[in-house]
Amino acid sequence: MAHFPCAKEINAKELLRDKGLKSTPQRLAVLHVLHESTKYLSINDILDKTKEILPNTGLATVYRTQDVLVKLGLVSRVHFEDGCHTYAYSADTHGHHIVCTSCNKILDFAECPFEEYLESLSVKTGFKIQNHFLQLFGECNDCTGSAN
Amino acid sequence: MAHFPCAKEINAKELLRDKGLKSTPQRLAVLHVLHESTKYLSINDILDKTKEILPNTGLATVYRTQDVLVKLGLVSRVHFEDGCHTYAYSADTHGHHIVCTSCNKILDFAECPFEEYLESLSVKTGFKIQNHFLQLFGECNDCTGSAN
DNA sequence: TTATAATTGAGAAAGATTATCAATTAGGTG
DNA sequence: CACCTAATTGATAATCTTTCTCAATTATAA
Repeated sequence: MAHFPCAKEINAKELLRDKGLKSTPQRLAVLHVLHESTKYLSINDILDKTKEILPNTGLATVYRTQDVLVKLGLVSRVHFEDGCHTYAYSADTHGHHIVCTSCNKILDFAECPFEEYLESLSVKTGFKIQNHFLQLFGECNDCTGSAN
Repeated sequence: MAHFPCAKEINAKELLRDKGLKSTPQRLAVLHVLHESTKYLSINDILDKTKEILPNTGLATVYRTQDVLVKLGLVSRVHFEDGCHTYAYSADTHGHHIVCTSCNKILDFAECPFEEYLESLSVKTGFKIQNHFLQLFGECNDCTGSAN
């Protein structure tokens, strides 16, 4: 059974147990990969990096693990306009991501500037808003400075 | 060549020509279907409804047409957490959607409450924000009233 | 009306995701 | 510590979803 020193992975063990799920090396390894990466990783990237820790990990397990981690609120899904999507670590339960369109870096920001609008928007639209998905695209500091 | 009386489709003809693209019955029919529908439609739903107007329409054409309409700013992509995505008519170039989680109704709202945050967020994060994707999920008036 | 390049339909191909199932394993119990 | 049981895994098949290919068609401009 692999061990990960990071507090996040230790915390994940508890979250898993609380939900009656098993704390497996594969789950911890995938989380570790996402947590460690500052860049957007495709599913295959995640698989490859997980295999560096656990060589026998299968693709299906990576997919299945995403679902589990999303349910635990540790990870959230990232969509791209071209239809691709992947997953990224979220520090906060309600985390949004900014993706750098140049280097794929992902910044996770916990603050949701949208919260305060929900009430007025509910009134205007007649919708009882339950959930929202927000994702930002831009160019990060490093890329703005150098390439351009 | 099919004719659509709606101003939106007539407008689309001009937009297409401006970009040097052809105004085909298929493109107008797909736009018509999206424009007419108040609900979220899957790609196959769009194909089926388009076939009611133009029976020989192919699936590939529906996909290709979405790209064209997105480029024209007439349609925007809708993502769902389960990975499905589809397209919905946007009245405004910068339109966001609220999806009813109960009846799939889509409300398109042109106003973007997020605009004014972009500046301060740029400063905080160091990202030069280029684009953003926002989508809301909730329960519409009709569904809140009846089912619950 | 004709010429030309863009577009289309059909089906193949490629990619992404999920399902299946036997083998393995985490975690609890005695 | 050894055993039990249900959950999990890996491998691969199956199932989508989306894109590609190419010959036939068609919108537009001359």
